[in-house]
Amino acid sequence: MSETPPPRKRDASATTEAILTAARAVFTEKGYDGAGTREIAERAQVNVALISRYFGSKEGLFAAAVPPMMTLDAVMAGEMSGFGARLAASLTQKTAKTGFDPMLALLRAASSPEAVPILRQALQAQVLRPLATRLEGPNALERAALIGALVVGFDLLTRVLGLTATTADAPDGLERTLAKSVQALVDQR
Amino acid sequence: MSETPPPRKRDASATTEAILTAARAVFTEKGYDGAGTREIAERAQVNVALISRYFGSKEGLFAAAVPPMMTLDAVMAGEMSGFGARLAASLTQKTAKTGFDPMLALLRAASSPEAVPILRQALQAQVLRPLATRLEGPNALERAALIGALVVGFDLLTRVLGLTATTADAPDGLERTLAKSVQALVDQR
DNA sequence: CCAGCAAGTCAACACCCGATTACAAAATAT
DNA sequence: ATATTTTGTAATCGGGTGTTGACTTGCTGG
Repeated sequence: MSETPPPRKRDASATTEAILTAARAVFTEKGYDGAGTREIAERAQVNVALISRYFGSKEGLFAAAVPPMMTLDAVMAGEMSGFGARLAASLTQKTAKTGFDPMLALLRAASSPEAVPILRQALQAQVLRPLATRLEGPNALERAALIGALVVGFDLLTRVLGLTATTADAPDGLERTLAKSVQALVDQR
Repeated sequence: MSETPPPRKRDASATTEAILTAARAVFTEKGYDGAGTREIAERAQVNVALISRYFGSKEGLFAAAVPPMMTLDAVMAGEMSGFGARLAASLTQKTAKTGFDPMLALLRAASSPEAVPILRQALQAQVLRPLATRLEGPNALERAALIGALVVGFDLLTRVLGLTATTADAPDGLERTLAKSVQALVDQR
């Protein structure tokens, strides 16, 4: 009967990775303020003080954990003619295969002053700029920003506020309407 | 030399109103978690305990303060053919004449579990439902929800994250692009 | 083998939060 | 004028936060 089966070998890189994974989950669920260092540490099965040791502070942990997960690579791959449909599909399916939702994390943390600069920079670099370069025609930056607004607003209404506006006669009407709006922004020129 | 010029007559309704006004400002600025009862009381020039007395709790104060300020009456008045332009204009001009931005308050408070049910109900009753009834054609509810998503996402990007995507050649390109997207959702049928 | 360093633990710190209590003062009714 | 109710005040409680420092434990190179 081993009460503590393997005493978890000492491995700095493994524990930092465990902290990062736990932090991504908790930040996504609770936002920046709502996530506590003790909770993150507990989920990572790690002592709280190690967060300060490895990341300096809670803010440092946030800066290390969240930006890397912000990427639209999956839906950006492929022809832009199907971008709206792919994006809408990736938003309406419950959770991405990774288990994390970067946009959800973004808007849950957006009200905390310390988190704002980190989120702004990550959003610019990982989402808006790459997307704008693939948009042809004028006002590419503005249209990319509006697509981002559509995505993040959609996530807010559905995932955070829990609005389910599916009428009986059109079960997936929301997804199709969303896809159409996004595609209109892509094709606009 | 009157040190305390008018000792502030005792008036329950006046103080509750002062608390409500201060609460709306602080909730809009800092969100639900970020807003402290002491700060609200201080801005209202009122003792902290009076919040508990008149509203029961911080959550009660939030429920009393925020929902009434959520209304799109101003931009909903008039022909629907100009709805997109009016909505976009009201979002891009720095602050509404009231000084409060209901959508901004919504998304700043959206990450706090206690605030979510209050916000959801207010958004449904004051914004989505009235808007949907004025939209002709199919999927009115879905289209209303998407307009809401566009509005709240736009506010998040511009006001919270501070993204200014105005390119040099198109100073108000953002507003026109936004108006076009909204109007497309209005006219779609 | 053991000194030295890295990795992890523990307890406490100083601070802020929302809510409650007991009390004083003003307004109103008797 | 006195009694009663309303309105406001002050101090405090219990709990939770991120962070720190001193300490212990395990690994590893000489």
